[in-house]
Amino acid sequence: MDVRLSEAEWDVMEVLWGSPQPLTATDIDETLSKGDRDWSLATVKSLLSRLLAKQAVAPAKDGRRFLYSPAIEREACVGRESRRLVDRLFGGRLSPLIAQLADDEPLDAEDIAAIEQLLREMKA
Amino acid sequence: MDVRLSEAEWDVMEVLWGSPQPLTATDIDETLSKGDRDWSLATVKSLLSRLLAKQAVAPAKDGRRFLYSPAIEREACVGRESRRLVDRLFGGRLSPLIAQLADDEPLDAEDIAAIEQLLREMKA
DNA sequence: TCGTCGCGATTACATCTGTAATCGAAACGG
DNA sequence: CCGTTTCGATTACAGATGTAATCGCGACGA
Repeated sequence: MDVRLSEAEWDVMEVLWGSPQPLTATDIDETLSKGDRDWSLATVKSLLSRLLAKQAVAPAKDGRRFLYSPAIEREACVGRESRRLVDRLFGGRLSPLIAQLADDEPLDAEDIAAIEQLLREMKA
Repeated sequence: MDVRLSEAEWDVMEVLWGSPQPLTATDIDETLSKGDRDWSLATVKSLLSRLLAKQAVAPAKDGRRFLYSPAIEREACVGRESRRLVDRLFGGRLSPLIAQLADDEPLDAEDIAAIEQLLREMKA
């Protein structure tokens, strides 16, 4: 049940997570083409097969074809990935991550404010 | 020059980054064995070869064998990986990452204090 | 009815990754 | 001087990944 997604699979899942409706393979391919991914339809279908095997997407028969929808939560996946990285690179501490990223590229005021708000809520 | 490390390679690099001295393959293998990685010496040597090919480590001849030292900065690697994740999963925003991780497992007081300190410095 | 088209499924294939055995040369022990 | 150990280098090999072609079947138009 511990679904690990490759980067290409992530891109497909993001399309599904971003849609209120289940989508066909063709829909997904078209959406991706508008982004920076330029895959052939066949490639998208392969990725969908792998995602089906992992039970990360759920198929619903719609006549002769399938509509796909996500079968796992984006929240959960994002959380797992983030935690892996923080544990691996920063010993589970958030502060060094923040220091690192801020050093690389300064946070904007809005992001800082949001973080402060979060901290206030945590202490409450 | 954009070095991407696999997870196993990371583990080897961590040992090198953690040592003030250059190390032999055997040293590295022993250090790793003390951790949770239980690889054969041959495996460590293979990983070192790959790291050499990527020019992530620098070899120094010491008699019949080599001493290895890191040829890339941990800071830079960690920064790249973190940024990739934050960009990919959180649209480059730090606050949602923090929200996500804090939701998964509450930050401890020390970490919160460190973050507050960072924010103060940023605004200064 | 027959050819074509669209779909999911199957297969392909190079590269990367994890994990290791083996090989050839150098060094060390006796 | 010869056998053994020790290195780095080379080779191995299965599974994951990126990327795609192809196949078989059912649907739809002529």
